[in-house]
Amino acid sequence: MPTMSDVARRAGVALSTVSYALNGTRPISAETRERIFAAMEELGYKPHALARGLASKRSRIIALLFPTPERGLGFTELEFVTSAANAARNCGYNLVLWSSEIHNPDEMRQLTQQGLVDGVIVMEVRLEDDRIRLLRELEFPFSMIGRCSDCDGIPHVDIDFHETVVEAVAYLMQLGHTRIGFLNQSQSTYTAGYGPAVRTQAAFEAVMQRAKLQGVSRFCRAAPKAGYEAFGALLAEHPDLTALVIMNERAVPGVMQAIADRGWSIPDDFSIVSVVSSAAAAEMMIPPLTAAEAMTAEMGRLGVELLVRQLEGQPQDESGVLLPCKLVVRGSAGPRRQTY
Amino acid sequence: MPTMSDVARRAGVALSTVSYALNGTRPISAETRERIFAAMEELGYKPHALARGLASKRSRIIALLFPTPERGLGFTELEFVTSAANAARNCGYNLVLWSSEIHNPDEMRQLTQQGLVDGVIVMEVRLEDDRIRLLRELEFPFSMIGRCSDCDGIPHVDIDFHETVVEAVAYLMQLGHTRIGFLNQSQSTYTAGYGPAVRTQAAFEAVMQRAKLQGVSRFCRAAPKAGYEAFGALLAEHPDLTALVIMNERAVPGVMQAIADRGWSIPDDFSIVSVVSSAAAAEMMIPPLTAAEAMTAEMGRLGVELLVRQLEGQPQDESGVLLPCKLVVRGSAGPRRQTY
DNA sequence: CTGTTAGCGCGTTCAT
DNA sequence: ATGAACGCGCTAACAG
Repeated sequence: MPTMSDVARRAGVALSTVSYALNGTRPISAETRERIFAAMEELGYKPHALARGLASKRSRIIALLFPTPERGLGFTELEFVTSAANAARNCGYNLVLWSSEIHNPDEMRQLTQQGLVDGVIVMEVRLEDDRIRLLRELEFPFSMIGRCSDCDGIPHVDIDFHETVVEAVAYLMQLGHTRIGFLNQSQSTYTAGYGPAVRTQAAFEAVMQRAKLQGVSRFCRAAPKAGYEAFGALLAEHPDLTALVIMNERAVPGVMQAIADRGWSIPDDFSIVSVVSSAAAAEMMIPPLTAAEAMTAEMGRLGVELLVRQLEGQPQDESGVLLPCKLVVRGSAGPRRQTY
Repeated sequence: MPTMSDVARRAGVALSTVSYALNGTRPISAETRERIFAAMEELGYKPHALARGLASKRSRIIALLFPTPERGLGFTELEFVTSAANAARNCGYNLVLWSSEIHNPDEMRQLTQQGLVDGVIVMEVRLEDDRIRLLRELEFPFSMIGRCSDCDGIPHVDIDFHETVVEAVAYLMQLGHTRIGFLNQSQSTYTAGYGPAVRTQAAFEAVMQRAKLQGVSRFCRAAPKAGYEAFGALLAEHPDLTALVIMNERAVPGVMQAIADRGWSIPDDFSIVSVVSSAAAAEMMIPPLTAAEAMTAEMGRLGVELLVRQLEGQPQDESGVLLPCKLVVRGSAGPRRQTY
């Protein structure tokens, strides 16, 4: 494995000149640069990442903090990870996966203090999140995919849950629905202050109220069975429901089964819009779901770009980005059945 | 950020003594060790990962090479990633994600020569895989989740596709089915020499032949629509089919739709067994799928453990591990309909 | 525009 | 059982 001094010797220059040529940190005459790069080529030289990091105090490694949530990882999270990995590579960074089992302050301290990573991207952020508090306190660079309640000045990208719910409900209303329900994630997720659960709930209530409609909603664990039961309960209380907004991919099959068991068909007798869903999951249902899909690729990319910008001291045009989901019309929502 | 010499000074010992105490590389009197660890504690000292790596020539970082396959990433891949991340952490390693867009030798060279990672875990291995060839040639430590055709001496963990198919078919036969079809992944995946596609195909043909039954099979892109069409084509040619083994999660909904459109119901009129499937996907179908599920958590863990063992020069009891899928009976396969 | 040199924080071989 | 000193490969002053 050739080192920089090998290259320097072969090119007949000082070691530092090679360094400067490599980093462009200082002007080098075209001619010597030629020689240097030629030498690197001939020797098959690759800069040593660790040595570079040690000397420059910048590892060019960032970490993705991704806990394993109660509801299980889904396509959406997977896409965050892959797009973040690609984005990091494009920015010249390496991405390490830090799968913290829970919100553990000690592990975070370890991570940030061992000098391995320049910054971290936090996923699955709660409204009140110890990890965020700790990172701020340590003044450790980070960005969030998601957001906490007080996120002033913290670079983040998150779904615009309000807008997403507004659009989903508007779409259903436009189809004539007025009795619309909302199926959220689990009660415990909500209680834990998990952003998506809290924000969509609030948004749904707000939008229904503004429309002077009664909005009924329910929590539901991330499992088909739970979806089945939740739907039954919801309809027992509100038999006039004709449509449901669901933010719970794993519960959807149960809901659909419950609908079928009533002898109804989708979307003729009942409409469903899945929100904050992945295209993959939506397309796996029969009929395929009309869904508000998160722009996962953009979000993953932005998560790392916001962090990198911060690390490189570039101007932050804006610290927070909110992206509404994109409504993709498929086959699970239709005009309200005319019952009279 | 305190360094080792800070600790040494505070403990009243030499810097090297701190190092030895930390690594246990050499006997230290209990008393001075006490002092040293106390000093570390008081100062909040954490060893600097890069410096340690530079000096020891071992970064304690490994990479997970995970390409984005044509068929899209699924739950199975996601679980490999998360379990690998956890396993790495348990072994005291960091896991970097290297999402190579394609099988690119240059990027691999870059990765391996920049001294950042001690070894790599390769996913989505093809029978003939340039990445594997390159790694061998560079004598760079690696392990595989999956395997290539000549994998003598290369640590790997893979699904026992043969056994998996044998069990799935046996299960169907036991239910009385004799006309059994197989729905594989796409033709192009097969042609590219992607292990799972090739090995299950061979296994299916072998097992059917051994049972003196006609085995009909078909390739299918990873999309519901493709599944729908493939099922139609399969039944047009072989109207007597009563059961199908499918290794194509994303095509399943289409197949089920096609079955429903014939007025058939699952499993009364037609049986399905999904192989090399994830529990998550199986449970999302209606009815939930009887499926042979890959032991993803074990595989991810073994992938890193095999690599780490190699890196630490530990004895390899066996270089290759083959894990059959676990058949989980749910609701998509039943006794053959009695037509006479 | 280029060269010289002092670290970055730690592992490890010598001595003692 | 402990210390001193060198080097890992590179960056970034400082000095021309």
